[in-house]
Amino acid sequence: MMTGKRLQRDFYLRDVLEVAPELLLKFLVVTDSRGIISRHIITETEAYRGSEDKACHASRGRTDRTEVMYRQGGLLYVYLVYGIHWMLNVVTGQSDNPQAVLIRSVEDFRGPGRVTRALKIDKSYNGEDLTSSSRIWIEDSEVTADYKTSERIGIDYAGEYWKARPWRFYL
DNA sequence: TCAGTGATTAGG
DNA sequence: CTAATCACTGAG
Repeated sequence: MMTGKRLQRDFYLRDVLEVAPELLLKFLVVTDSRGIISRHIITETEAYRGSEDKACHASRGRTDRTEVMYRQGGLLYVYLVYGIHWMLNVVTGQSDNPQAVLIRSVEDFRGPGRVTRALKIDKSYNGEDLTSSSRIWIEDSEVTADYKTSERIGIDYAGEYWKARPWRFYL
């Protein structure tokens, strides 16, 4: 399998609308409890962009849950939705500009809840730093994705304008 | 189509 | 404290 180098801070410090499509075809890398490494090609992402974006959790202000989105890019934002599913997000941009990319699918697992269940990602990953963590990181693939866009999934509550943003990116 | 599930949040 | 919400999934 072709692999690349771990993405560094600069990659994540950019605007979420640049980072989200560029994560496609890159490798989400995790180590299990025995230290075995597995690599998963990212195939679907969504961008959540700042306090203006009514679909972004930060639109309702800074809370304990959203705190990590206000920190620098490269950290993980992990939260539970519908009482069952952990959502894996990559924080992007500079500090105090709350943005994140939801990892919706990888090659072997479609759907954000299935991804975290398969990779055993839970609350303990919230705040993890992708540039220094020994159990999760993202590697470059040196491939540029040919991708499509659509509206984001599951955000009917955000209103017509924000729902219409083509901020879902997929192969 | 629709129930399950529980952390998070706003509000009294 | 209470009650509503929710970036989803699986069963039917």
